[in-house]
Amino acid sequence: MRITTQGDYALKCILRIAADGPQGPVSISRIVDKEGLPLDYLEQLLLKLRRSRLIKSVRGARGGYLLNVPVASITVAHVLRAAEGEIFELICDRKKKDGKKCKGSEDCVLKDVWKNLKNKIETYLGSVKLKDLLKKTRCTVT
Amino acid sequence: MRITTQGDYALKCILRIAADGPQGPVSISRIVDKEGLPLDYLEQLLLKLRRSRLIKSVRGARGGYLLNVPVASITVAHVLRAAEGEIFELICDRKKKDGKKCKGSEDCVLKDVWKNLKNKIETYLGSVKLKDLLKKTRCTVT
DNA sequence: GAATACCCGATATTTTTTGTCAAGTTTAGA
DNA sequence: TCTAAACTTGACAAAAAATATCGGGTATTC
Ligand code: FES
Ligand code: FES
Repeated sequence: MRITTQGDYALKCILRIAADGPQGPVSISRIVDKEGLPLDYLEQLLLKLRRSRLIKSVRGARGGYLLNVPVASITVAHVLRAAEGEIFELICDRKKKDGKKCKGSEDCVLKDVWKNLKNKIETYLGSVKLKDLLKKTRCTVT
Repeated sequence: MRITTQGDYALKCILRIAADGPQGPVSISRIVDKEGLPLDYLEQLLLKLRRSRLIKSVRGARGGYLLNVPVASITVAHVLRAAEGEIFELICDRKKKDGKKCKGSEDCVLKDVWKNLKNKIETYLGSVKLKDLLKKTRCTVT
């Protein structure tokens, strides 16, 4: 189980946008310079962030990205959901090779474990605000 | 983010072994019959469970698997760790394409988020005991 | 109109997960 | 002792997901 680079990169992008946005739109190439991540890949991630309305874009020369909502209202959960889809997917909902799946019974004790886990993960990540992350130091990738 | 079938299947296997073990060693084919999972794949998972000493095997005709430790002492975390390796891997510890990695600084606020999340996940899964799961109903795969 | 920079669908590569195979060893029981 | 049941193990194959790249497009500034 792990956070994928999509979520990680998306978070780094939006933190950079939140940090530098006040000085004007933040371009992808600026993010690439500061964070050292693959440009074409970030483009896709930023598109997802925009489509989920967390950021907005300014096209044309001197364009870039800006937050679309107050930084205080964005949580890590919001960003991960935008970049990765559901934060924690229940394995019970996935189809296996031959179309088999967990029988949908609602009183399965294993499913309860996964549901509780999902709940705990989402509660925690929903409690971490970008605003708080901005205050403290963050590493670079080298 | 999700639990893989490895963890899911391993848990189903060990629950079956815990449930039927008292009547003698539980063979893979018995597990396959009851749970409807791929035999050759389970073989690998059971090997991992044995190597991590959660179960033991009885070879030869009428052989199979038995728990190697009291059922009360096994948690979901134990089983997942045996089957999947680390339950939650910090992305900060993974290498990227060109050998890049998070600079190992210990005061990175993002890394703190992931560490807290890891901690919460492991604490919860470490609190769920097989013994308790056995008491309640569990679904079948169809 | 030239340069900057986002838009977006398609495709390619790599890694991980999932599943399969085959040849071997051990043991119970006839 | 012979045979069938059942675990052991490493290697291999297939499928899915994650990661990355490309190319032609559009909008905006200067
Ligand atoms: S519903 Fe998925 S394991 Fe029971
Ligand atoms: S150490 Fe990984 S994001 Fe900072």
